[in-house]
This record gives sequence, C-alpha cells and structure tokens, in this order.
Amino acid sequence: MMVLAGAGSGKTRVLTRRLAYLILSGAASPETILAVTFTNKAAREMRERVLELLGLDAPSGVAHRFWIGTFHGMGARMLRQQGKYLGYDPDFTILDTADQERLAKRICDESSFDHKYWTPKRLINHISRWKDDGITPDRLDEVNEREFLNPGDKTRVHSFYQSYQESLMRANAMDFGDLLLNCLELWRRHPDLLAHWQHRFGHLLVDEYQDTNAVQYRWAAQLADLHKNLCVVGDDDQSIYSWRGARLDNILHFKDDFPDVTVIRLEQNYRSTGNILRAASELIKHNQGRMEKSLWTEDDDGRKIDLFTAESSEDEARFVASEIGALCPLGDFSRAAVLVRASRQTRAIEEGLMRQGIPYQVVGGLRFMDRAEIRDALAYLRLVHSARDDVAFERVVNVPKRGVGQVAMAKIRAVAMQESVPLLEATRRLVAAGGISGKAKTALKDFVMLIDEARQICQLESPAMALAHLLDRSGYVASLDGHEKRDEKMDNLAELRGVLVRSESLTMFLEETALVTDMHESGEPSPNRVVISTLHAAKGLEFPYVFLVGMEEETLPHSLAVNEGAEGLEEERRLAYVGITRARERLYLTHARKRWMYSEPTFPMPSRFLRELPAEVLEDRGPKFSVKFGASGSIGLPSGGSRPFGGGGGSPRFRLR
DNA sequence: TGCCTACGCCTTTTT
DNA sequence: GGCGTAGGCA
Repeated sequence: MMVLAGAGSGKTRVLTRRLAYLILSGAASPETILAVTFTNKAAREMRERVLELLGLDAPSGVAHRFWIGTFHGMGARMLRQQGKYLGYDPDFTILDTADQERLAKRICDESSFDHKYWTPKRLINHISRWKDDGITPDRLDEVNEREFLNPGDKTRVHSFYQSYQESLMRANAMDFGDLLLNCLELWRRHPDLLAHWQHRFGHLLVDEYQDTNAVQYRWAAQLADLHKNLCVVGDDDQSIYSWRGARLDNILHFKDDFPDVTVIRLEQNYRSTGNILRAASELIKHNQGRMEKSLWTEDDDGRKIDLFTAESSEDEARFVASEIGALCPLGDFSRAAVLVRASRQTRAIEEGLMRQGIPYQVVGGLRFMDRAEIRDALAYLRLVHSARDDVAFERVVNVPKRGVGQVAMAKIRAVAMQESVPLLEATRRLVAAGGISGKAKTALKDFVMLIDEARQICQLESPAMALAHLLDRSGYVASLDGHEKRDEKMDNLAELRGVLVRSESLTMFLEETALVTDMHESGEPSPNRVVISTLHAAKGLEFPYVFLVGMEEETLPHSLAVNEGAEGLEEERRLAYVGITRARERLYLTHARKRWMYSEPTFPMPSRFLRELPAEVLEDRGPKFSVKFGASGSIGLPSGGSRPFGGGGGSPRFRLR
C-alpha cells in the first residue's frame, strides 16, 4: 500500500493507527512488525503514540518487542547479530562524518594522495553518495566518467575507496552507508539470513518514503519480498533529501515495482488556513515531476500572507522580532518559528531576537555530538570498549598534547601494519620492545596504561567511573583550565556523563551516541521560545506563526541547486513548499535588498518563488516605497540590484502580479 | 614537537 | 566573517 499524504493531512496518524490496529485486531504481534523512519525523533514519537493507542506504558515491555526505528538503527541492530558472517565483531564501531574525514585524511597522507579537487572531504562526500546508490568499490566503473574530472582520477579514487574500506574493516568499523549496504551484502551471501528476517516481519511500514535512497529501497523491498506486506507513506512534494541520495523515483515508480499496490491519497489538510494552502498549492504546481495532488481544507481563508521587503538582513531580523513581539504579547513565543534555507542565516535572526529580548532556540544548530570535548570523551570510551578502534585511537592518542607526533605515529603504524594488529596493541609492543624513546615513550606507556585501567574500572565499577578516570588521569580536565569555554565544556561533559549513567551498558551507550545526533534536544522542546530552524530540520513540525526569511535568489533557490539544473530547482521549490506548509495561521515571507556575504555586500533579487504565488493571497508590508522592486524612487540602488545571475541586458524587474 | 601567523576556502541542506 | 591548515621558526 502506498499512502500519498499531502502536508498536514495526518500522515503520522495513519501510520500509528495502522500499527495499533494490526495489533489490536490480532492480525499481527509486535515482534512481527518493522517500522522505519528517518529520524530518531520520528521513531520515538511513533513508538510513544502507538503505545498510547494500545493503552500501554513504555515500561510494559511491549516497547522492546517493536522494531520501530531509523533505517540506520535497524541496520545496526541486524548487523550486531549477524555481522560476524561478514567478518565484523558484534561490537563494531559506527563512524560519523567527522570520523570518516579524519580517516580519509590519514589515508590520503599515507598514500600521498594530494589532489586539488579530491580532498578528503570530497572523497568522503562522494563515497557516501555512492554508498547510498549501492555502489561499492568494485562497482565504481558504473559511475559516470564525468564525475572524476580527469580520466586518470578514477583509478586513484578507486584505490582510495578500496583503502578506505580496508581501513574500516581493520578497525572493525562501519560508516552510515555500510549499516545498510552490509545488510544487502550479508543477504546476498547468506540468503538464509534474509529468509529469517523475511519470515519474521509480516508487516513493514516506511515513513517519509519520498526520502528513501536506492539502498534503503532495496533493503525494505527485500525484507518485504516474502509477505508482500509493505506499507509506505510519503509525499513526493516534500522530497528534500536528494543530496543525500534520496530517489524520488522510488515513489513515482512504486506502482511499477509493486503492480498490485493500493494507492490512497490524503488530500484534506487539517493544519493551515485557506490562503496559506492556496499559496503552497500554486507554488508546487510549477514542478513537473510530481504526482497530481490537490490539497483542500474546511478552514477559512484566514489572514493574507505578509510579504516584507527589508533593506538589509538586520532590518529583516528587526522586523521579524517586532512582529513576533506583537503576535505573542503574552510571551508564548513557542507559537512562532523562523525558517531559513542555510544554517548560517540563523545568526542575523538570533541577533535581532536577542536585541528585543525574545527568547529563542536554534534547532539543528551546532550539534551536541559534534563538540570537540564530546567527541574526545567518546573516542576515549570507544577505545576502552573496543581495542580495535583505530579511528578513536588516533583521535585521542595525543589529546591532551602529550608529545606524540608524526614521527611516533609513523612508528606505531609500521608495527601495526607489520604485525597486523590494531594501533593500541602496536603501541604496547613498540613500547615493550623499546622501539621508541624519550618523551614519546613515557607518554605512550602512560596512555596504554590509562586505557587498561579504564577498562578495568569499567568492568569492576561502572562506565561512568571509567569516564571520570579517563578524563582526569589523562590530564584532559586540567588541559581545559584557562580555556575560554572551560565551564561550557565541563557542563557538556557532565551532561554526557549523565547519559552514560542512565544507559544500560557501555555498548548501548555507544550505539545511542553514534546514531542519535540530536540527543541534546531529545527532551521536550524548551517552552516559550521562538524556534529558529533550517527548512530541512523543520519538516514534520508546525507552528501558528511562520517566518520564511531570505526569500531571495541565490538563497532560496540556493545558487548551487540552480546550477544543478531543473531538478535542483524543483527541489528548492519543494523546500519552499515545506516551509510554507509549516504555518497554521500566519505566514510571513521576507527578503532583503542588501545582504552581507563573506564580508561583501550583495544585492540579491527577490526569489522567483515569490512571483509564483497568487497575488490575491499576499499582502505587502512595506516599506512603502518598495512595493514594486526596481521601481523608481527606491533608495539609491541601481534598479535590479547586482543581478547575481549575470547578463548585462535590461535590468530584470520584479513585480507583484 | 608545538606555537605562531598568514592565507585560503568556504557555506546548502544531515541520518 | 570564521575556521582549518600549511609553513616557518624556536
């Protein structure tokens, strides 16, 4: 079954009701159901709502019998059990992007792969994308030659990809892509293992189906191949993750792949006013590659959509802040949200809100797990947990600085290579054999001892005690003294410790922290704060008042996306659509005439998407002399501004229709 | 080995 | 406007 659910049509409700119904009607028991989502938050919500419908508490034990989670979480769960058939230990580590890049850099350094375009970062980027498409090193020749710039690069990239995979294997580690790709590989080699899961899961549900990539699609389709009970829910108009490998084809071609599918359309919107819905519908009609869907509402037209032209980004932020002040006189600021295209736009908004004393909360800003001190602490714990985790070893062997530099590292690696042992073990042998001297020797000896001690403490006492020991005895805590952000860092570490204490085991803790990137906000949203969010992070949320700021060419649509051609542009339009449909009662669209970009002033054109909205639902909110852009009398700017998309011809003009 | 400085590159969106 | 890195120097 495919449920095409328009924005605000009750998609999540459908999924949770279906789940609850399957169980209450006796058609299925919890352990035979597999439900996958994209975010941990969505998974958590689904679980809670289902349990609620079933009239059960979370501790009832039933919660554990459900397999509700993210694609990556489910993949990890299966591979913990069966990864051994591919040569992985059950306690394999999961690398995130930062880990991947470090590893990539090391491989580049070692193989003197120094390339202008193919930087470690880009290599990882491309490899991740290839993995989304199911392209393993041996299938790299399927990739279009153009992607490699120079013909010779392909060979070098190919050998890098191979080394990268080998390093992962050696460190008993998987990156995000591997969590699913390895499932497919496992099932290919051992069909009986696939059969086991196929048998078990009588019902599969996939949320946000429009965001699945090729591998996720194959993963789900294979699991469902026995019982053919696959239910997907999605909205092609809200597909905004193609850059992460999402295939809109998966939804557009679902009928071809599953000929006897039942398609259900949910077109009644229970969220927004008539005007907001009309604006969204008109906008999205400009896209070609979509399934016809027409949303309707029983709600009134409501207020018109406020369109505001700001002189500058500061002006825009000031306007947003003062409107929010007026809309939320009682201080119930959580009713309002400011949505941006790119996270760097948040700063100007933050400053504007701060100036007027309006509390706010940035979602998806700098992530808790990405903070240096958190990553250091986690790397220490990972090394304690798995002596094979070379990535973790490299991260902390010289943190805090203890005099282990390139020379010492090279020696360690040589031993590791020669004797086929992990870096930690290699260090142990190197020190014992006296192959190193001076400062580095003492430092490495102490380091190995520290890890050993921590491992003991972890077993005899608790992981939290081990963490304390690691941070203290390594000198890490002391090294923060005098640091400008010392207190903040200590607070973060304390918070991490709190999570560790609440975890069942170190293993579970590391699993959570590897896959949950938003644990900082995993609690309830802070009360009475304006939410500032990227459009991507805002999907699935709704607010009475929404400000969609930076409605300008180069920003929305983003310049990079426009360069990708028609498909890129359509995805930008879907982003705008997602933003608009977050609003329940009031929607503001703002753009600025002048914006600073890398300390250079730019004069962006208003977004083409503004022109695609029906004029009758818009209300211009001044300043009064700017009702028509480019009209004479507007303050001293050349009409048309700096025209980012070039062309020397007549100045492009923007008018409200 | 580590500190300092200058420079370059960047900035889409994230499980 | 901010960060990471390369390169020079102690």
